[in-house]
Amino acid sequence: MDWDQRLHARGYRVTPQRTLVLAAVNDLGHGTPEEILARVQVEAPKVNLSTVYRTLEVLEDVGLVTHAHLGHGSPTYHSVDDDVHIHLVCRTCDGIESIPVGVARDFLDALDREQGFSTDIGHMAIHGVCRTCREVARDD
Amino acid sequence: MDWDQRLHARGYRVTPQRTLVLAAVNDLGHGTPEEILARVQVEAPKVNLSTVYRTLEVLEDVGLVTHAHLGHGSPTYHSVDDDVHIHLVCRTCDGIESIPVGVARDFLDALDREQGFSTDIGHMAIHGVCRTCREVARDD
DNA sequence: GTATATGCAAAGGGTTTGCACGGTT
DNA sequence: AACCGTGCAAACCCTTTGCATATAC
Repeated sequence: MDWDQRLHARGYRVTPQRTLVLAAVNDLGHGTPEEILARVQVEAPKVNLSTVYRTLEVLEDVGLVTHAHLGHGSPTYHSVDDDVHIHLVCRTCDGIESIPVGVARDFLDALDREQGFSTDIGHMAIHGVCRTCREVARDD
Repeated sequence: MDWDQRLHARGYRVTPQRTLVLAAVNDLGHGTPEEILARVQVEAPKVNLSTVYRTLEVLEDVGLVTHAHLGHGSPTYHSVDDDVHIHLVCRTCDGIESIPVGVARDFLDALDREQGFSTDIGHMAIHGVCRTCREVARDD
């Protein structure tokens, strides 16, 4: 089913703003509401931030985008076309690495088996210290 | 080393507010800045929210408390006396389960081995759907 | 034509900051 | 006595909301 049909199917209207926001997320791969707005405003300068928020909510509702919390700030919206990935955020340098979900497979299976919990591993970042910063710390 | 010595050792002063905030975190086990303030104000009604924020920052700096992000709202501060635990947050009912880190051991080892990443698994909650909500969903 | 979507501006929640006063060292 | 910590109020960032207008259906 095509993206505009997805909106229709749920009773939402297809508007230029929704088209542009979805295109922005797909182009960027991922971005915060502010970043998405900036992208949208290249073509349509009058679009408002509140429209971006409302639109992302709608697009998420119909399954065209998802969001993740990478740090203490704004969430990051992702195209659903991208593979789900785990975000590793370094406490020291604030760097972000994206890795495939494979490493977590056994862990997710265990949560399912032992807790009955179905995990959305892409939704929240995993915090810690990255290789580079650990090495720097060790050298001190 | 005792808690007041930890503060001194880092050049911080020991004040009634810091004493009360630390006691509140230890009493509550965990709590948001607002909840901690409420607890502190039972004994000292004039203490201000900004003092709680500044104090939690200091206490975290000297390693007397830690914080975790459980949802989209305020962070939760924890006593470091508590064992580190993983927070499972249900997307559907917003319920929170705390489980021991054991289940994640292999996963954390793999991140260390393969990515050089040292994970603080307690810092960010893991999102998904809990057993109860999955069963409800299945019955629909 | 009618209900939904939008832009704008204002309000809201949570957090941080500037400043003068007060308290710890 | 010197400096750090505090209370208070204002500022701040991000997000949501109310309302009148515009637009997709």
